[in-house]
Amino acid sequence: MDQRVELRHLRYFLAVADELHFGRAAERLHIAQPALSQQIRQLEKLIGVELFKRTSRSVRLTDAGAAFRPRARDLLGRLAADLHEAGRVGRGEAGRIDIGFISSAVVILSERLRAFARRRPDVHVKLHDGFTVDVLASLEHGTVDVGIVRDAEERDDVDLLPLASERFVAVVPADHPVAGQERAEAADLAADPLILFPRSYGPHAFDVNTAPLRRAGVDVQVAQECSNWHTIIMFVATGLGVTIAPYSVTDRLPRGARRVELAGPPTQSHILMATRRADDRPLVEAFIGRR
Amino acid sequence: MDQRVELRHLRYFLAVADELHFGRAAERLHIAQPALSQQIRQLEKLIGVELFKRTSRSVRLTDAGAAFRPRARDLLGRLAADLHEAGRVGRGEAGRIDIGFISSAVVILSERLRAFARRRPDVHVKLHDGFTVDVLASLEHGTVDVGIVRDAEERDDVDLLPLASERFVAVVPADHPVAGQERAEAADLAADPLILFPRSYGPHAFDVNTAPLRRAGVDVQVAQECSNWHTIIMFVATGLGVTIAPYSVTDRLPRGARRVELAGPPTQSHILMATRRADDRPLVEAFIGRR
DNA sequence: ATGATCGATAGGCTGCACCGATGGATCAGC
DNA sequence: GCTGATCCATCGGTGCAGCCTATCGATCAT
Repeated sequence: MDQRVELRHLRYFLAVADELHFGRAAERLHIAQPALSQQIRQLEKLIGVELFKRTSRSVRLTDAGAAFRPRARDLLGRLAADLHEAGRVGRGEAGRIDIGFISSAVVILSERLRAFARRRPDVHVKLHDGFTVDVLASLEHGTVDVGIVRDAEERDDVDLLPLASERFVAVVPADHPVAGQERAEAADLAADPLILFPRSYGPHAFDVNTAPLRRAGVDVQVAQECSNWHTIIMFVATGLGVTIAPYSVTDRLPRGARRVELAGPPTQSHILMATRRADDRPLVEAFIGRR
Repeated sequence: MDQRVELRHLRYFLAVADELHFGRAAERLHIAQPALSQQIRQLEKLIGVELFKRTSRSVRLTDAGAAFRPRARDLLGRLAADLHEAGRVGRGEAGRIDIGFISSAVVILSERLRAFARRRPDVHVKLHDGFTVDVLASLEHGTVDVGIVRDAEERDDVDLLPLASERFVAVVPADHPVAGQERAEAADLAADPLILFPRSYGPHAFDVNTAPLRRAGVDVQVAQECSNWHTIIMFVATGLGVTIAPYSVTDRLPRGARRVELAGPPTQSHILMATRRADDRPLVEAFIGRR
């Protein structure tokens, strides 16, 4: 029964309720008076209730009309606001974006977040931290829209945009033979237990990053697997072994650990921003800075 | 720009958003698929935002569409509820009624209120107390819809319905000559100061009610004006004078006052329910019991 | 009585929401 | 790689609903 009610009915009703005069209301609506009378009558028939008490001399709201008036006004107001909001979301001025990131990229991420929040103050950013593999899986699954990852392999359904790169350095215990040196050969680490991420967390990245060690003849066997750089470095500091790490995570080393540059061509670790290749939503484009 | 958006657009949008399939959505709406495509396209044009991302193989919501969906659903739900509510108000099943009353009618009013609340549980009753003149003025002004008054004069814009009537009795101090008697002549009160309502509070009622006194030769001069029966009776109890009052307000007299029946034909005081004669609103009719 | 005001009614026109047919893109199956 | 199926978009055509003008009838002021 109320399936046939249209917004036109509400707009007309409000005009008449405001003016309490069909002629003036029709003028305001830029239609002729008979059309207005007709539509009001139709609305009343549709909802089965008289909204106005009319004589040829006066028009008054009935109780039902008076009760409906503020609600109709509210409805139209809401609709206008909702349409406006939809427009803003469509233009990427408002909405929500989900971002997955690896914890070792917090610094670079937070810089971008600050800049983004300044440009899009009405966008709600939801953050999800995890390892590179998890972030990429979430990206594929749609849980996140943008992923900040490290050393991911090229894929044909994902766009990768380099954000930053940094060299790998060795981290050794303070009492290690090379601890005092400016730089060391990879071979100098061959005898020590290696503490690193599990290879399964990113086989490609693992292989690329450990290539210099292998080239130097080191048999890359991870003696101790650990999934957090700071934990890995704490292990090194307590003398459990050595590691190689991106420069930034060696920024503030604990007491028992020393950073040593690696000789030879530097291995780079790349922090990448990943998006679904099919994804051209304005918020995503805005975040990755394509516009 | 959003002036041309109609509820039809929202209903169609929701169907497509639910089905993510124009063919099925059209079927659900009992229209042909081209009409649906057309209307969705029109809506998108009206609000200037793409709501669906469509290929010939799949239909997906855009961010804007996803943001708009719950709002559109909410709007339609609200509208349905509002129309329903308007219908209930129109049928007098819900709404609000304002009732003015004189304080000496509380008992009879509260009985009616209880019965009314049982029959119309969703009607909000707002009460306004005052003197008969005030209640009638409020009725005329529209502040109240029903007035419970006492001994009002017949008027051509007001309907008066008798609710109850009761005889007037005299109230005298306990040490008054007639205090012990069953009944007294009006003339017996002639010597005492009279405590009553100001005549201006209801000249007609005043004249009618004091007629027996005048008939008995009493020079009706109000020695002490007072606007509340209980206060008047307290004055009597303290020996300040005598009064005549409707029986019900002498129900529980204070220590120093005595009720004495008046000899001769009894003067009746009428409690009346007043409504505007033009007022045929269902709630008012329901309250006065015309249906 | 007379004219002015205002909502309702009557009858005709037109835009537009809808229809059926078709096009064009994509995908599955052989 | 062709064929058929699926599905949204496009294209003319059509009927009705919403709008128009003209007029009526009721009410009120003078």
